[in-house]
Amino acid sequence: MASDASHQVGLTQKDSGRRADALRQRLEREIFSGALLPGERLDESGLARRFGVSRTPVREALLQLASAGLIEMRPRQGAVVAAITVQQLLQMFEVMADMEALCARYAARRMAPAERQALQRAHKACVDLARRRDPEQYYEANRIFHEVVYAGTRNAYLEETTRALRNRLSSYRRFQLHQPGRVANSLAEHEAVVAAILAGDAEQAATAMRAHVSVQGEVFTDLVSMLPPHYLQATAS
Amino acid sequence: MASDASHQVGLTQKDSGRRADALRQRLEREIFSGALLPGERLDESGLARRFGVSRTPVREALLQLASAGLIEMRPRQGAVVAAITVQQLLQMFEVMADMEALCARYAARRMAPAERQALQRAHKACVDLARRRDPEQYYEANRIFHEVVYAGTRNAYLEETTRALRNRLSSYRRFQLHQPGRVANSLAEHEAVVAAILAGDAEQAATAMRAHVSVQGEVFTDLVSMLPPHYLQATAS
DNA sequence: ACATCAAATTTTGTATACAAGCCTAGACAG
DNA sequence: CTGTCTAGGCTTGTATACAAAATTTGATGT
Repeated sequence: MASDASHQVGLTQKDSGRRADALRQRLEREIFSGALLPGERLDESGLARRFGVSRTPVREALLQLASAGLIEMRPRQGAVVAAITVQQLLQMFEVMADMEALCARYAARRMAPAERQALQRAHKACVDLARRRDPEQYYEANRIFHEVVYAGTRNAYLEETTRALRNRLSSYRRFQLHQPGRVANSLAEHEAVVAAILAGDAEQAATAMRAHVSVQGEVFTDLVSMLPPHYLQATAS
Repeated sequence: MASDASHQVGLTQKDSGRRADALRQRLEREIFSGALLPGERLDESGLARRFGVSRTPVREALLQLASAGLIEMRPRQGAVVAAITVQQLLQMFEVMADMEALCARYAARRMAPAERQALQRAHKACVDLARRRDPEQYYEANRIFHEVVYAGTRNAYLEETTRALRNRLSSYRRFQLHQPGRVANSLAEHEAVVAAILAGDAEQAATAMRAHVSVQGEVFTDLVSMLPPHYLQATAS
């Protein structure tokens, strides 16, 4: 049933002359969004049929996803969506917090006036959307808030690295925002970050941002209990 | 002349059932070591002939290298060893310093007694080798010193990420150690890092490590002037 | 009923064939 | 002599064919 022909149109992406790239983006999104669950098998022939291409571009897309850590390829045993150990996940959240803190520190020192205004607007958007109790929209506004901070670092490499990690953790973070009172706390934490950045207090900005992001790791025990089992199957070391 | 048959034996690596992996490792090393210079063209057919395989595994290896940022692949225009902008390089050095600082901070908090002893041994090895004025050996001892710190973080993700960045910058760092008096300063900085970690002073360890690594960025103007031109060709954005 | 092993099937990894875009060489006009 | 355009070759991107390993399936014996 997963291989009906209704999906064959899939690659309407701007054709960069490489179907493999479009495929990679498509699969990336399916993984980030949770449409493809960790542990799920990625059959080359199946994907080829589903997207109406040969196995070659499929393989190329899978290799790139493997390099990004989104999937795992065991030799001669095919690819599965990366299922992360609880320990690995904790470690990644830990690094995530420090990377975002780093971003905030740089942003506090380097943001131009226009960027500081954009930061305030992004924060205000979060506040407004929080009132509507629409998790999806708040999630997006929150993402943009962090993106504005990234842009303020004036360091493209840090920006990319942090964003990659954030994306990789996104499917796990989704489970976490629905906790009671989390949104209100999150807004207060944003507030602290904004204040520190606007004041140009780099250390305080870093501390506030680390605290904000760390929450996700700290409530991790709760998070684990809420995750569907596929998420946590150990993949052996 | 680059495609004589003398290289065809190349892939003596432990065959993981994937020639592409062996190829990737091989090309990685050639890039890190500087045997392949930034900007150099990577012709698929040429590499295939040189390693005695077909284009398929070559392409797979190139794709993985591209994902790691070591090479650039423009659609329909082939692959070249990534040539980094001065600006990008500065940004990467900046992040490198903060990542290593992060490692030191964690290590100061988490290293087991055995690891602390290993750190002292690694530092002593640096001191000893510095006396012999053998840059190659000192370079290796220095690498091991940093590896010991990585291991002390107890965070495999941070370890891998930092190591990846370090490797990516390695070919640029080589030019830098030969400065007069650099080794002596480097040793003094190591000393400060070791002292802070042994004392369990996380913040001081981070600060000392950042200072140690930052030097590479600070003397960057000098470095730039010493680099052969291929290193700095802008690759357009 | 269960375990064990072997053949068959499926799936991955590599090679080769084909299609399509890019670059260069050379003709030609100004 | 210089610039532009075109034809050809060359390289990349994709499809298909083949080889080899892994999983499944079924037979067989206990």
